[in-house]
Amino acid sequence: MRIGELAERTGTPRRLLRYYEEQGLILCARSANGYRDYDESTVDRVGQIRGLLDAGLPTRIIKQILPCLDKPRQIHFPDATPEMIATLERELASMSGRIDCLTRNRDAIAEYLDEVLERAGGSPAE
Amino acid sequence: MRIGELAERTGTPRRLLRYYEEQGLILCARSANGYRDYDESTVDRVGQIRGLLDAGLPTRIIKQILPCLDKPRQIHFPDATPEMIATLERELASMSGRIDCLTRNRDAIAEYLDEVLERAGGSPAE
DNA sequence: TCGAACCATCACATTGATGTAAAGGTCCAC
DNA sequence: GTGGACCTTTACATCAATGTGATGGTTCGA
Repeated sequence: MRIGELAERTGTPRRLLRYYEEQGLILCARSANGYRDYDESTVDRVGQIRGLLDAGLPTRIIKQILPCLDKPRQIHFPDATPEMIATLERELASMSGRIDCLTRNRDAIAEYLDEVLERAGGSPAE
Repeated sequence: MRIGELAERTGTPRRLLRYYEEQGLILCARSANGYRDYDESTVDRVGQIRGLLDAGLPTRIIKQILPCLDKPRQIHFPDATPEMIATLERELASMSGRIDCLTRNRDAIAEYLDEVLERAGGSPAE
């Protein structure tokens, strides 16, 4: 599929698809005319990238962890260098920290909303 | 306390403390000589700000939700305008999405690490 | 009273993720 | 064969979160 379709199906600007490619997050073939030719699986991959970006991870890290996230995982373990393992472990810890922080604050907001909405009248009507 | 001590205790560059103030995230008094004079509670607040920033929230949003996160909560509810409630609800949903995404991916990484480390020998020694 | 270590403001640089525009090639339908 | 809708690359703009430096005031101890 070409970039336009991918953009539409993923809700991602073409500009960013090219950017992700430039950052090494996605790959594509080229048609004879030079047009990018994306694999079907790229749709999911872009979704995952966007999720991780939105979660606060930089492309640099996403690039490193993406290969480990492939679902039908090729267990031939591309190149699990000790360095990469270390990166993953660091990122794992960092993500857990992030999750904890987000969870704590989300719960606090939920609690606050509960209180506010309750004293505005239990029903969602106002 | 002055900015230097706050910087040290929070591990945050002075530059950023001034930036957070500029963004309305923290407040401080001024000594006679113009030096910033921070309240003890600012230490925790800065920690919270950093956590939220690291979790991917922009200062603009943090500014809105911070007042709702104060622990010994002043239940006199400053100004829970409908607009603010809406913002909070939006942010709540967004945070939940972020948390889900991070959790999914963290678990995937953890699983990957498990597999990799297992076939490198169960013990952490190598 | 001098220097070191603070503090202040102001301002410009950078980085990452984006927007947007310019200049041009390709393809298809009419 | 022309117009429009696609694609290409290049490059400059923006925004938020930071880094860094210039310039100068304050405090304090030697």
